Amino acid sequence: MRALKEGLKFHANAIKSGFTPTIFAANQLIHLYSKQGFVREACKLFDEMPERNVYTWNAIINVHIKCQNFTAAQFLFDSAPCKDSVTYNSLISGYANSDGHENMALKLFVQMQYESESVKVDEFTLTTLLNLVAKLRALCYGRQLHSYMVKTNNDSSGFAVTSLIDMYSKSGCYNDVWSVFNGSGDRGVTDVVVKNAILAACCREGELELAQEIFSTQLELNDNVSWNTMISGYVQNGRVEESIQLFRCMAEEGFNWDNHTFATVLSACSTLKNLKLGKKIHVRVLKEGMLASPFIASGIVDVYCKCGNMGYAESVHKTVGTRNSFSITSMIVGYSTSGSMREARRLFDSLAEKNIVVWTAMFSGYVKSQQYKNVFHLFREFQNKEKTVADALIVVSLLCACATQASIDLAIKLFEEMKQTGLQPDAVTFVAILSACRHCGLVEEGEMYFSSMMEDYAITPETDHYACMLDLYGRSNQLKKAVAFFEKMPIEPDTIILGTFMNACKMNRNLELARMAENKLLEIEGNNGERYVQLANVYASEGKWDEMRRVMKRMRGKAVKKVTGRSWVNVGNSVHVFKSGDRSHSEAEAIYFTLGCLIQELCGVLAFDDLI
DNA sequence: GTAGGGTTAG
Repeated sequence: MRALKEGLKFHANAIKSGFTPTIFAANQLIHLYSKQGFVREACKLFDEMPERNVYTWNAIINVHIKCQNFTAAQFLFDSAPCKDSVTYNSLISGYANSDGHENMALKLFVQMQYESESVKVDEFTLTTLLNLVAKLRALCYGRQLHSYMVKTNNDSSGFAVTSLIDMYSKSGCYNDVWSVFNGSGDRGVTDVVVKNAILAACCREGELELAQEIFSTQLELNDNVSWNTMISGYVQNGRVEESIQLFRCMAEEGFNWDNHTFATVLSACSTLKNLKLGKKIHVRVLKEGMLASPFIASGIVDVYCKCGNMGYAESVHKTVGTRNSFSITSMIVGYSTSGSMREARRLFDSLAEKNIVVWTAMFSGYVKSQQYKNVFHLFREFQNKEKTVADALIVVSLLCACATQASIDLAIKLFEEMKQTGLQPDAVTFVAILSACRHCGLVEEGEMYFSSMMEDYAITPETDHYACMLDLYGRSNQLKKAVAFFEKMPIEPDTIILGTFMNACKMNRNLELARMAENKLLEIEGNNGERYVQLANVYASEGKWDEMRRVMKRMRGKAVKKVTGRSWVNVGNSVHVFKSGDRSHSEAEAIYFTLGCLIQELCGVLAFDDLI
């Protein structure tokens, strides 16, 4: 601030006394203005300069990059009469670090290589590019850059090693991470940034114990980033309680918690629904004036949302987060989880760009509040606005709504609409559509889609498609068609197909064919206990007890282990899994008591025989 | 004498 005041005083004096500052002084002033965000003042000074040099151009280009005005930055870049490596590196880095301009960074990098002798690709260019390819997950370019760095002797500085480790780690090449690290001499024990990069790489790979070991050697080298990396590593790997222990340890060891620490620990509080610690951090963050950080603000909102405290969440969100897309996302998820769909919708509509998390939250929220019509409306909106295909979670919501509305033929109408919008269905789309057909017994439609898949879209049917068709025939009591289809199949039937075929036989009461399928199935998968149980059920359903005993005996003879059948039930946000006679659940006593009451109720309605 | 690069957070 003092420097700014002095700069302004100097500038004012210069104007008053009519003397023109030297190029050097004017360049300094531009930087000063830029640092303070005084864009207009910087531009005015630049415009008034009678003479400029390459530093002047670099300074003014950076002013615009800093405020993300790439139109102005690019215009000045193109008009600059002199450029050096810094001119290029600045704009390349600006583009590389802003979402949506990454291609421009690559284009400039290519252009840079055709420039004059004064503009050379240097270590700054290369490390920036490594960051970019890590971001774009473009590993092949990363490898090319690495080999260029080796050839030009640009691969050994701390910066180079860090960027290479980071690029390989983010690209999932853990072995390459280690070959770079091992080839870097003793940098890992002398350069804390290299050490932090390798710690982050281990955490990404799930090698927490190794990270801890590296962290603990050369303790004196560790800095705040090392601690933050480890705390975050524990959170990323689901060891959230330990991350909080480490967070406490960090302060005990004399390190200051910073905004990164708080952001990470807030996410740990969200996971653990630890409202007490979340509130403590909220107070601390308020005291330290950190609430302006979008990461911290959204982190606090998220804790209150996850803990179901929507009132607090709303008040923090209104104060600091209304333009923060992460905060809005947390609020939408929070409202939709608690079934407040009107509030969720209000925030959803306020988002200009909607990510997959908010779409999914809205879908599941509508399902949870049993607003099925809204599920379908939302899906139409999704199709109109988004170019991507619905992901699995959205499809589950849709199927749920369809099943409840008993209108599965609708999941087909949507498919027709999808085709009209020009989206290309793939093999998975056809599994979904054939599944829809089999659930509502649409044989002709199923056959039509099956042949259309091969003829119009050149998709070769796979196991799932064949199984869908067999099941479709089976459920529609068209066993003859199932048999003909089964015999014509160009692939060797596997256990899924044989199992489906066998079920079709069961549904159509043809035990002879079921036994044929049985023999084939057990030939392939004689050690799978589930298959024997499936077979036994086929015979039991027909009252063929001898046959059933025969199959069970066959299984025992093989000494295979029967997999216990399990049921699961979704209550609130958790799934509870039970097996027969299971008493391991923490609420087992209450559950069995309730079950006893239900059975008593039922006994009044049903004959005792029906219950055994 | 000015500028530009790396690690950690939602």
